[in-house]
Amino acid sequence: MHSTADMNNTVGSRPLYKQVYDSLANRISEGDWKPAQSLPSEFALAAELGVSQGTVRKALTELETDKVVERRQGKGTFVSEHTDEDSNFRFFRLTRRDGSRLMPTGKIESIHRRPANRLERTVFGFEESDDVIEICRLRIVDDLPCATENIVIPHRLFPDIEKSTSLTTSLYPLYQREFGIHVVNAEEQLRSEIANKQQAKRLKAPIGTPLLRVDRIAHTIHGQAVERRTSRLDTRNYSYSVMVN
Amino acid sequence: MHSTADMNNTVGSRPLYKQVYDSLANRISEGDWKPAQSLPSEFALAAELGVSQGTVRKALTELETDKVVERRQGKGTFVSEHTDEDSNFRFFRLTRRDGSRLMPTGKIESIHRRPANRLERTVFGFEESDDVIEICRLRIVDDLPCATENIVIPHRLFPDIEKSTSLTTSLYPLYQREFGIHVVNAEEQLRSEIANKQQAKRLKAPIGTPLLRVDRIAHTIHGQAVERRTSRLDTRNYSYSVMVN
DNA sequence: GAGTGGTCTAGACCACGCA
DNA sequence: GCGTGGTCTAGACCACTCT
Repeated sequence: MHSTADMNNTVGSRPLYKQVYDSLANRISEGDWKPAQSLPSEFALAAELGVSQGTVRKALTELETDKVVERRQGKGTFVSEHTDEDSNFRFFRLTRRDGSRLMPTGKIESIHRRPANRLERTVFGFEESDDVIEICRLRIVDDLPCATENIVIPHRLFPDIEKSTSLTTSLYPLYQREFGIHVVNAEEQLRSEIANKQQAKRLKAPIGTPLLRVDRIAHTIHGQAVERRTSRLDTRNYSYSVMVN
Repeated sequence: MHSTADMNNTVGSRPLYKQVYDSLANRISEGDWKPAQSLPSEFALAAELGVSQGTVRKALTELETDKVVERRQGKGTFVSEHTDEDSNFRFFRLTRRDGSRLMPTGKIESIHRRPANRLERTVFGFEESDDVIEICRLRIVDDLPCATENIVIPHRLFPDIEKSTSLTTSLYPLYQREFGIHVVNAEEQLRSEIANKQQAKRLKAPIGTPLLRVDRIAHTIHGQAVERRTSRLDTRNYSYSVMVN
């Protein structure tokens, strides 16, 4: 992977610790180390890559801030595992008025394969025509629907996902576990919308109920878009929480 | 501020670099260095505080990630200045459909002083009864209203703010410049709402228009709440952008 | 006690901005 | 050419975890 030939001083080369970052990020997304497994120690990686331990440390620290790994003093460095709970915490942001988190279940309404439309080809960077999977779900809390979700993913990255039995909870743990896709961030566009007849029926809410519409594009560590999702949230009893930094 | 007496090895003491962080953060919020002014160099600070340059560096790096300072190679370390443009970029998140940023103007509808209600006393941590300033504004783009804002701030922290002449643009530059209040982050609760008669009139939109309601609490570096703001955004033509990490 | 990550130090050299 | 921050190294010691 890394040879001592491309050391520092090379004009225009990225800093060493970023090269280490890239190398480790690649090996993680290629499955060299699986979720929840530990990486070699800082010294072992340093020796293997021919750099100092401090340089490896800096790369690992950045991987930790990007939530790709978790470090535990005295134990080691572990590939972040997307559990149902923390994935829900990070990416499903509906909260009760008192700030407590919801833990919704899901109900699949439909799932089918179809050709990507133009927007999806752009988002996913398809060179030519290719298929996507579209999943329609309902998110449910206390037996009441709180959100509809339309999820679109490239078929090529998620073969046979329709046969999976765990499509009712957070999908990102499934993406990571079964398909080696690590979602690390997402950009969202929010707007306020009025429930039409179909949305109202799905959410068991009156037509005309104000809904919070969230258009999300989810990315891997490499910046690759791997999911396009439109959610419509019933915020009459819940709020969507955001921290601005 | 920092004495060499409380060096490392003290049981339960915070790491040195965090003490340095606190010390520098305090001196900045006390106005020892003003916005856009430069701090002493890493070596100068290290000598002054009796720690190594690497320790100062680590503290400065964290202050930079928290957007309290900005570092420029070859020039120095500067106290972040909240300009109208970047404050707008960070805290006013309405964008056009193509992702481009709005640069709204503001119109003051009312401004008055009154006693804090119970919620405000809790948010601002008032021990006893105290006054707040409430500002009602309209944000305008291309001569069209796009948002209403109700802004509540503690009177004690912002004396005579009603006499300021720059209440029509981003307020955080004003807070920083005139009152030494550095807003560094905010938590927001979003929900979808229907425009009532009053909101509709202010926004020149039909009654029943879906609005994105944003309840924000803004904090300083010390975690102190210094502003409570409710905005209602007309998202028929614009979206509210969020990055999820 | 052995092994891991966390803190702190000291020093070398590079890249950048400016006079 | 000097002063700044940025990178990289080497080594010491601390705090935590497990056996």
